[in-house]
Amino acid sequence: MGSHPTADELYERVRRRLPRVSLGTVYRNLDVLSEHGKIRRLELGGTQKRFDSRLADHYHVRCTHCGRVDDVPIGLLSNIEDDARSECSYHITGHTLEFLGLCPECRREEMVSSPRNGVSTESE
Amino acid sequence: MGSHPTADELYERVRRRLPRVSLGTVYRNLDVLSEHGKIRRLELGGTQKRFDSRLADHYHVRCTHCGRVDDVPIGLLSNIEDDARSECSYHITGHTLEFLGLCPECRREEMVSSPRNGVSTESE
DNA sequence: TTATATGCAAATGATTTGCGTAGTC
DNA sequence: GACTACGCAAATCATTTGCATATAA
Repeated sequence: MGSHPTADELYERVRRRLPRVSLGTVYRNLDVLSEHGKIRRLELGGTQKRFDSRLADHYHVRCTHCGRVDDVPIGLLSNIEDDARSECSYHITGHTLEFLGLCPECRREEMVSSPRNGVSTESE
Repeated sequence: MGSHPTADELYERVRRRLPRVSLGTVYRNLDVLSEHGKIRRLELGGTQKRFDSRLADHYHVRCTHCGRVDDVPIGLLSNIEDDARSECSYHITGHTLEFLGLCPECRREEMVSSPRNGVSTESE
């Protein structure tokens, strides 16, 4: 889960301290926190939303097999929004760059189950 | 909807010709088509998946207000996956660049409802 | 007549919401 | 007592699936 937990990963964590919290409360508080800019709700692909306590813009990589998300510490594409502005009629306010691939663990599984075979059994 | 329809936009379209199709069939066929590489299932943010008949890699912009998606015809970041590889331990297979903003229509609404006010009432 | 595709409805998974109540000022 | 946050359960939304039947090879 790195440090990009989903709502129910957080629910499980919080539960260990407060066994009576409800999932609804977790969602509600994540909402409040992200509306107040204390955390970020990540706009990535995948089925579950993930949350990030790191507020500064940065990029992510997502494992197409298990859904894990990690940071990718490369420099920001600082001018790319201007490039986009000149090519489309939207009022552009931001961008998201997401890399896709296999995390170290899933990569290992792939190699065990089908050595010398580059094709992945995509699941997501 | 541009040309990046969601499953149920397609369902509505298909329905006009085949009034008895079911939404399940639409989903099933979108699945088959994307597994066979005839269409692409876009890995963007937002709650509903969108589909694209354009197979070549390209980038998108998504309206944070109404969800509309359009192409952004800027050049591909051809080396950026290498940059990412040197900064993380994933086996990287691709990337997605998504711009966020307001589409022309929603932008107009914003200006009408709150002129001279840059803050948007995000809804998504 | 065998395989495949479909309709339909129920199931699933993620997230949201209504409502009544416990805790706080 | 009024407010707020919460637990709980039901509701909603997007998507998937099981199953019985229609369709095609």
